Amino acid sequence: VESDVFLADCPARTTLSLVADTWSVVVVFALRDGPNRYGTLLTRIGGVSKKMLTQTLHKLAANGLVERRTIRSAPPGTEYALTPLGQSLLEPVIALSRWAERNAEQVAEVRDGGR
Amino acid sequence: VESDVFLADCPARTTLSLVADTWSVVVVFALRDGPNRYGTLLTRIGGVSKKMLTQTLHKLAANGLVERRTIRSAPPGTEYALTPLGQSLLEPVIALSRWAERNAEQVAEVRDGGR
DNA sequence: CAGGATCCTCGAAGATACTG
DNA sequence: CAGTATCTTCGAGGATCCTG
Repeated sequence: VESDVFLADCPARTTLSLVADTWSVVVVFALRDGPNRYGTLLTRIGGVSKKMLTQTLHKLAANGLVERRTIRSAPPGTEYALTPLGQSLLEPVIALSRWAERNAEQVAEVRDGGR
Repeated sequence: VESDVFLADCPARTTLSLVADTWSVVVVFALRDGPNRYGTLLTRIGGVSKKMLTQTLHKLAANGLVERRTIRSAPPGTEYALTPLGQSLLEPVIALSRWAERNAEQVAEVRDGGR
């Protein structure tokens, strides 16, 4: 039989579209070394708006990939961490990110050369 | 230093956003076993419109991940295949797809249970 | 500090019809 | 068969201001 990611309206595709977007990949990748504060993520990740970061974080949290904790010690704040489920996503995400880093130049070359 | 995927307007992030979307992942995944005709892809991949399929295919082709060939033998048509560069993307993409398939149920459970 | 609320815009993407 | 063309809608996402 065909793989499930080929079928529309199936759990596999729904799940894929949850994580197969740039912000999700970057955010999960950013949490690979451990918990991060909201503000830290905002500054570490370039070009992301508060709105998008909050939205992505909450979307991932609502689906059990990320956990949100409140910090009471000084300075108070919020931190986000990968859940075990989120950590299981880490391997594919890291592989994809590394691929993008390694092949960025070649892709750019082809794209610009092809015009 | 930080990983490049954290920086906006850099080649790595541009490249990441090229492949980190659902259609790109599904299309590359669909081409994992070899070339496929346009029409075959259209029917194998559920829920994709001609417009989106053409768009995704041409975008991937413009960036050197996919190659487009014209078939002259009967029945005539067009087929798409992964380039070597596209095949190097295969491992991350397969890993991501497999993850989505394996964890779809758990994700759905968390999402629906959390309301 | 970590968002929520609001407004606004612009492009992604569906529907439909046509074509080499 | 493999697209292109056109129209339209709809929501992602930026900018800005406000708040516990």
